Amino acid sequence: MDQIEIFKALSNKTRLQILGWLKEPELHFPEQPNADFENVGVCVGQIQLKSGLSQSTISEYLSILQRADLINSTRLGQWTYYKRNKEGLKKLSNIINTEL
Amino acid sequence: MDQIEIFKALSNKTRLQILGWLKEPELHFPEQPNADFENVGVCVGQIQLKSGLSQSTISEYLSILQRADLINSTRLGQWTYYKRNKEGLKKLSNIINTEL
DNA sequence: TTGGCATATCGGGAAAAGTCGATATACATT
DNA sequence: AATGTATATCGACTTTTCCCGATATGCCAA
Repeated sequence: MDQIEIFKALSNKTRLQILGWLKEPELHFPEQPNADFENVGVCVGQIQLKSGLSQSTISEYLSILQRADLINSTRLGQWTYYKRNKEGLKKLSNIINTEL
Repeated sequence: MDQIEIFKALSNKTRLQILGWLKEPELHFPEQPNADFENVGVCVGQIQLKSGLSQSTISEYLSILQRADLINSTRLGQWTYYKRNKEGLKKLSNIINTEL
C-alpha cells in the first residue's frame, strides 16, 4: 500500500473520527444483535448515522480507509461490518518512527 | 496544531521525501559551509535543487510542513535552514498510537 | 418472484490542493 | 545607493477531493 494513500485517507475529519469510533465501539455505538464488535466490527448504517453524512459518502469513506489498510470489512447477510485493521495501523506507526 | 493539517502535510510525495531527506541530511545533501546540518538543517535552495520543483512550490511546501510542526526553520543571513522537528514527530507518533 | 433493506457505485458541482511564473522582500556586497 | 542572491508571497490554471442525489447490486422475507 502506498504511504501517500494512507496519509490522504487520514486527511479528513470524518474519516479520522471513524477510526476513533472504531477503536472503542462500545463507547460510540449501540449494542448490535448477532454481531460482536470485536469480531466483525460496526455496520455501515451505524457509522453513517453517527457521522451525519450521506450514505454514499460514508460508503466511499469506508472504502478509502480500507484501501489504505486502516480498516477491514466482513459481510454478514445484507450488512457490511467494518473494524480497525491493527496490522495496518502498526505498519503506519512504523513508517512514522523509521522513515520520517 | 490540527491533526488533519498534519496528515494533509504528509499527503504529498515531495513533502514526504523532504522529511526523509532531512532525517539524514549528510546522505542527501552536499556539505554546507558555515551551517551544520544538526544545528540548523538544510537551506531551501538545496532542498529545491534536489526536489526538481520550482522555488515557489518548495518554499510553500516547507511552510506547510512547518505549520504542521513537522519541521522548523532558522534564518542565517540570507538563507533559511529547515530541519526536522523531533517534538512534532513524536507527537504524531503518539496520536497514531493512542487515538487511531 | 416481488418488494424491501443495506450497501456500493456513478455522475456531478463546489471547494481545496498542486504547481507554476512573476513579483515582492530581506539581507549582503560593492 | 545600487545590485545581486535567497526566500516568500501572489495570481492563475489544472487536478484532486469533498460531498451529494440517483441508481445499481446483493441479500432476505413474504
